[in-house]
Amino acid sequence: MTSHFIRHIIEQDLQSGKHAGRVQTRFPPEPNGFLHIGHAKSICLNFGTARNYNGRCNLRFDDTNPEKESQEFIDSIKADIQWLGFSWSGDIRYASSYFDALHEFALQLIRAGKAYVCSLTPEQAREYRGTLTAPGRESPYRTRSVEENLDLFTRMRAGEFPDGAHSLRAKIDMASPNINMRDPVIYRIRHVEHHQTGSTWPIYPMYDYAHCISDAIECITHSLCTLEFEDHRPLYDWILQTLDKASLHAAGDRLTTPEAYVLPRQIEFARLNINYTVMSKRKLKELVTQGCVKGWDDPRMPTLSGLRRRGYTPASIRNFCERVGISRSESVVDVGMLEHCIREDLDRNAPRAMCVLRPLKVTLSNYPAQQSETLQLPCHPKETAMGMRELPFERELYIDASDFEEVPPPQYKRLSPGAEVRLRGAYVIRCDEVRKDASGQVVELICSYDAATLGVNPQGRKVAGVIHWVPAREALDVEVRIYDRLFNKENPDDKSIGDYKQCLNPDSLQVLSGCKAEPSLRSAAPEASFQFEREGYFCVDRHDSSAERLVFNRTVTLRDSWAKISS
RNA sequence: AGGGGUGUCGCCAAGUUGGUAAGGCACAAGGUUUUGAUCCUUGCAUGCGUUGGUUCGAGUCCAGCCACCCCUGCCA
Repeated sequence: MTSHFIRHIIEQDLQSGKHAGRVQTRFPPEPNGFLHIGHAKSICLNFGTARNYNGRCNLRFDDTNPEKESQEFIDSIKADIQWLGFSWSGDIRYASSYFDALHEFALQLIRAGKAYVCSLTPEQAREYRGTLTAPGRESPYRTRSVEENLDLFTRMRAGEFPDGAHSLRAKIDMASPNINMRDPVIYRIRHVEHHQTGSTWPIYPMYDYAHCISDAIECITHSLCTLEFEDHRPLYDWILQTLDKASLHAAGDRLTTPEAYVLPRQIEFARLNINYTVMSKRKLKELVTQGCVKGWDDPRMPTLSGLRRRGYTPASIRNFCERVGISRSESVVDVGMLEHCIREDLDRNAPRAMCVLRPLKVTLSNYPAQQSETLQLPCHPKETAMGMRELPFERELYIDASDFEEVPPPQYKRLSPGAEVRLRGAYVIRCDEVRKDASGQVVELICSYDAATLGVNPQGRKVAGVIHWVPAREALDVEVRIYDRLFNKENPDDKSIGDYKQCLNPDSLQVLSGCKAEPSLRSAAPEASFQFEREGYFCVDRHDSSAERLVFNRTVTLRDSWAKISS
């Protein structure tokens, strides 16, 4: 566990007894899109912190803006969190289930003269708000009496007014240098169906108002959010401090006695950025709706469902979040870090197999056509507990076209005319003849095998190269999808690019059909990961693969030092 | 221009009350290897945005600059 400032704060609080040893966090997504790896950072932080300090972490849907939200997103978010390996404490929470309490607290603010119904149009309100450098002006409705405010708010709630006709505003300070404090709107009129509350409410609370109270209701001790909410913290504190503490306690979970009840503290941390991708929900949604990718779970997407389909494991993502750390400096993490994490996981846990992506036929001239033998290969070079698999060996095989060069470059260790190479787990072969078609394309190699080299190295000569292969007759025809980064610029958001879609990588998906996989893969289950030796890690596509037609997604390549040497 | 933040190795990121720069990724060089994979070893900031100051001593304290990020939704 790496140390970070939030842990320091929590440990201080634990030591001072601020919350009587209690740690209560929450993960509060708005159900308006799919979760991405940036959310994973927050999930790991919130759930991980609770786990670490023997505390609790709630899942709360921040559903105060029904227009953009849906049950579909709620379902996907729940599934993604569980897939990542976390479980929330108790029942799922919804800000919408606090609508009654929120409404009650609004009445309290009005009675205390701390909130008023404003009838400025949105355009007027913007004008009254002032600018970054100039103070705002007070709304002419700011001085309405408590009675009038109560009456108007009651009628807002009753649905008497059309959208936008009035709003409820907190009465704070129109001259504040912090624009969030210039009498922020806390309730707006919206005659729309809510996915949880139906048509019960024609008014909906704003985030700033609902979030802090929801935290207080759930007795959250540390409310962790991203940096852009920093300026909202004074408002978060103002609302909670302006409300009657005893009624806040009474309206909530009452996890403490009224005396021991402590208001939650908002703490901000930097959001996750990764190069060669975008992380904003708006842009991810756009990629989906404009057909730049095939869906929220397209394996090129940084969504959790996309990473899952790509073959990333929950453990690898958790590990990545741990390594990236938590700080307040905005940073851009190299994708290489993510790739390292999945390679580390899969190297240890994925069984090995052979699959030839670009088949080139090899005929062993000295291996009788009727002959065949069954070789035993370990499923993992180190984890012997993973057992063995069987692989037929016969006269006709396939190797990868890239493992043969007619004129080998310097230091080349693969097959070339007259050269020897080891077939992984089998014999050493020598290339005797190259057969080409009319266009000069190499279509077949005639080789001879050394029968004395199964499991032993040949005497008196060194065979450095090892290549993968599959038996031609028993090989499975499979489809392999090769993914590359979605964007070809480190920072697609860079202003100099204009629109981020300008730098979409046209080669981010390459579909290879007619790949030849070893027969042991026949029964591979959806989502199962394998290392295709010398190629990379691949998983069975959880949607498109079937027993009749296996489809593999390349999760990530193996590290390739030869690629560096040869280029 | 007002407010709020951030600046430690190419990328992340630790740095207790000031005491003489963790770790990971990447990269480089060796070694092992029937995956040019893995694994192992070694290397990789006299420097902590910058300029001054305080101090025996500063990434850590003070002051001034500079750069970048966020804030003018009845979005979250």
